[in-house]
Amino acid sequence: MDIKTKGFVSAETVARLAGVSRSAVSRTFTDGASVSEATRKKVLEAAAVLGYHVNHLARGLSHDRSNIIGIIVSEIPTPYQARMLDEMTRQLQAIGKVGMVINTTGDAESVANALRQTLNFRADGVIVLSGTPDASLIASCVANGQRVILINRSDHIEGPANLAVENAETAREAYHLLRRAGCQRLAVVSSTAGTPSLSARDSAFAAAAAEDGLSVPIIRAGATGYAAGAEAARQLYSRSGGPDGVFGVTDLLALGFMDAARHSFGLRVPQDVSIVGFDDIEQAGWESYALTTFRQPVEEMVQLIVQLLTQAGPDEWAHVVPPIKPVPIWRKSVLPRPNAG
Amino acid sequence: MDIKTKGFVSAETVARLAGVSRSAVSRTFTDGASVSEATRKKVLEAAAVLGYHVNHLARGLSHDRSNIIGIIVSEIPTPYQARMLDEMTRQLQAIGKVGMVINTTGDAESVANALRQTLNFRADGVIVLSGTPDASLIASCVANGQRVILINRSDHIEGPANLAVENAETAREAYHLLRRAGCQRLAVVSSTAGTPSLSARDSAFAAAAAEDGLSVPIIRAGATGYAAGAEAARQLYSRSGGPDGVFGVTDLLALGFMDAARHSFGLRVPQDVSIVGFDDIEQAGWESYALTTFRQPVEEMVQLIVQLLTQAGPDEWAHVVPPIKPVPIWRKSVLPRPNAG
DNA sequence: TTGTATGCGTTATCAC
DNA sequence: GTGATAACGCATACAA
Repeated sequence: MDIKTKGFVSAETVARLAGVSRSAVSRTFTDGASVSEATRKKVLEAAAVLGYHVNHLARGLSHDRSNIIGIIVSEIPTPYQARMLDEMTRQLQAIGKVGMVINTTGDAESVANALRQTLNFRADGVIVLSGTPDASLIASCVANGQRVILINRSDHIEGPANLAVENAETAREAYHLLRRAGCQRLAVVSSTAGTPSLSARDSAFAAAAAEDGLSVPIIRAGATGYAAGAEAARQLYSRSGGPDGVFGVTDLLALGFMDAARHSFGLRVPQDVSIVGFDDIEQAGWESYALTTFRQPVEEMVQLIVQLLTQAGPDEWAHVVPPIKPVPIWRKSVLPRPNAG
Repeated sequence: MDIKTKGFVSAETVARLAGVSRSAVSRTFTDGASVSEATRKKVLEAAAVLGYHVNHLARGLSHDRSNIIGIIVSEIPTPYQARMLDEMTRQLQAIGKVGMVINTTGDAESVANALRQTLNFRADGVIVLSGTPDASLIASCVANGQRVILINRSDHIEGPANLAVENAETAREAYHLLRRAGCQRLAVVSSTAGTPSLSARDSAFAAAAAEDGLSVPIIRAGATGYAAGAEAARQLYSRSGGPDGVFGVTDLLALGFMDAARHSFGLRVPQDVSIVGFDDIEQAGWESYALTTFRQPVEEMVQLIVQLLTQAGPDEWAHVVPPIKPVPIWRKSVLPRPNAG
């Protein structure tokens, strides 16, 4: 038996129907407030009849928390980003918060607008998954009491927490893994995106090779993704002397490379070329690829993020963030060590 | 030169620094309000110094719109869902709204909570991408003036707009496409998820076959996804007489099927088995698969959704939603018609 | 154009 | 345990 005609119903209306005061209604819906069972029941009933729902906007106004967390991201359809988004929204909800996802193109202006959005909506915190945020705007967020967390952008700005995977170390590991497999002519497939993470990976790989006196080409044949990987293969194999071991700084890159190597050049994986990736997206495990790669522990990363968002204060952040170590996932795209044992 | 110490700065503070009234500040940040250029400038300067950002929570309180759109979704890492999410958040932002994504497990209780969240945050509208929402809660949303849009859930509830692709028609088209390719033993690979869309597709395919006096098995070997498709192949080919033509009600299903058919049973695609999918996710175009499929026009769908969200009133919705027709994308997973010409 | 006053829906503080 | 009342930050009708 709905009474209202339009718009949302307020606590005031509920109070009238239940024959109690606004405060009683408020208390009924506030955790740990003291209401008698009798009034509580009356209120709940009236609320159900009217279809009342607490207005979190108003609540966030008096209270100083909105329970909104801004998530700034780009290229959502990318398996890695989608997985991150999935895990974040899930875990955020588990602690009673809600994610406001802001989709940016990744350029400075776009990210700046995203940051302003989170400010406008008084988000309790901001998680930056991609793009290079303007330092002064970040500072503004921090100054306003927002918890801001930067993921995999190793530009160490003061204030926000920086959560980064061990990119360089893992890239070195990839190098040694390929070398132990007997690969002689190495190459790294990277992208023109040039994000801090990706750069860290490709340059660390090259550096590790340089220590052994090896020079490896870094191919950047387009923005990150499948197509760029495929194009890299075309560039590398269009003349003889192509690589017999490649490191894709991203699984997507590695997968594109693998497909082009196989279908455009008839190469066998891993007999003719060993390939190792980074991320362990779902597709890496598909039978057509069976890509050996390094898994980013997404679930643990997000747990850490949520912890940062809620428990710790900005001052203690430096200490609470442990190193995050991708672990190698062995599948079939890398040659077994020839002289094993 | 920051003055504030903690928390967000309000219009009040800006007004004091600029030497004007609160209203002047408000007007400066309200589109189409009348402020003199002089005060406007003073306000803008003070705001910049203080790092002021309009509080949309408070704004949404007096105004009756929050500019928040709830997006209810599950299985975000799924390429199709991720693509949808990407397009929605992008287009929503383009019209000054922001998406609040609520990640559900898809079960009734979870979706109900999601719906309540959108009510709590006074979302202007709700887009339901997955899950089966409780009819009475939907009614409550509509009653409260929210625009709610159901995507691909053909349970026609009164009130919300229903946006659905032509599932049945397209499934029939898939059937004829396979038949024209010369396939004799057909099968459809579906999932245990049993969403309205998927059911519509598999049963329409079977119905089309029945009209020709053909009986086709519908395999549901797990929840939607790659693994379920692969398992379906194992079930179908573990004994002789496996299909030479299959319809995957989802690309993911089709891809999993293709991989298992090839790698576990040595089948060639399309020589031994023709496969057609549904969705046209990015991976369908990867060289290892080259899946012939039907593309869901995601961008147009979202345009329509946004239009529904903003322009039309609920009363006119029935008329504004045109049929959405997936278009066939020909790649290499279906045998060319044997007796062409 | 500008400032003053009021209302938006809550929660918190205070008396009772 | 309950009800009045004052914030919270903003937009706006109104008066100047």
